[in-house]
Amino acid sequence: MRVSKEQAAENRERILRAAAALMRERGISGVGVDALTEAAGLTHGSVYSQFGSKDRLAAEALRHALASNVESIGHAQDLTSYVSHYLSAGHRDAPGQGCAIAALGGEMPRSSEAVRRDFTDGVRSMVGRVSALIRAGSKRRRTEGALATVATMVGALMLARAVDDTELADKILQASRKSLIASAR
Amino acid sequence: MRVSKEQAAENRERILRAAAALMRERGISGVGVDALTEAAGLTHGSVYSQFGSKDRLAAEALRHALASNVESIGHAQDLTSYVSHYLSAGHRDAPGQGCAIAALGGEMPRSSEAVRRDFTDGVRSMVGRVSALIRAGSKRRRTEGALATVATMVGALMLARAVDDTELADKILQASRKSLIASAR
DNA sequence: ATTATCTATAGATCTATAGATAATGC
DNA sequence: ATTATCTATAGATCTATAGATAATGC
Repeated sequence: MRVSKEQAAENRERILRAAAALMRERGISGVGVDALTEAAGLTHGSVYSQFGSKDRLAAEALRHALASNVESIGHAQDLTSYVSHYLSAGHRDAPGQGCAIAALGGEMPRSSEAVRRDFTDGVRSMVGRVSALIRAGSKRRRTEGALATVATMVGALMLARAVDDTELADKILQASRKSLIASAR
Repeated sequence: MRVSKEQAAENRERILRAAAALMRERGISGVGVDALTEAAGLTHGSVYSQFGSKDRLAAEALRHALASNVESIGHAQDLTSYVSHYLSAGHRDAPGQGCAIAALGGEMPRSSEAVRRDFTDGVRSMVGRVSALIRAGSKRRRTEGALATVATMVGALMLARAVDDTELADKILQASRKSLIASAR
């Protein structure tokens, strides 16, 4: 059953959206092509006609997810409000729509070259955006500050999701917010 | 072929050691029972007679790995030397012998209750140990500082391993070390 | 004629179990 | 007699491919 060009393009978008969400929720290797296409209302064959392989879909879905993450920093007025949003219970509880770096970082050492390259680009973008929100110091100092800030943000979010105790998770987020906001002034 | 009690106990230890290393390297779901037992010189059947299931082995291997991590903080003289060791290229390049929290944190949201409980205990231990290395402030403030410090350490190590560019990885480690050591005084 | 999708299936791989084996340890 | 280990295998699941189908778009 062939479909129109428009329909095919829309199907492609749906697979991408489903993959971007499900891969952040369950990990790239934790979700099968079957589950991805079922979520998009198609059968698994369509991944191979649209993307060629699961890995090519994964790379594109990761770029997709990273782009919307980076865009969300663009909306932030200052570092404090960005950090508060990133280290919130809402972000912790919505991994499928959240930061792909925190959601998929642990899997990168075992991912394909293409996927890792896209991930690394995403890290650089995030560091660049955060350093732009830092006011004081030379460019070099701001980049250094941004690298450490990103490490704290990603680590805190990952730990808050990993731990099985909501109270502890909240404390991790709160303490990290406090530390980053204090060092921002 | 039955073996002696001592031999069986030694085989059990070997499986545990192999699992603690391989699971940190490839993730719990990324390594099969076959690979674990082959590394220990046995066949996969022995996991089921010794541990009952892959998940019970995973939980025990995680406790094993976490205990040696926490022990390594015990050896640290002060926070600066501990952080320097944790955020080193050597630690980054030896995930199989390193911190289980950074290696397996990303997988926890999809892990069994038993595994997550052990992981959470490990996080609490690490935070407790780090707070003991913080000199200044009330107990509450030291715990808060330790929570943020652990987030930065775990995040930086995870990112340094995730990224496909060694130079960037080095910068992440260095900037995070610098930030933590500066705030320690 | 082209092509997006579906169906069926190949070939791996993974966890777990059942039964056989053979040596231990009472 | 007990039991740690091995062998064989069941039953899932996963990625990928081949061929059929049927509608598009030239």
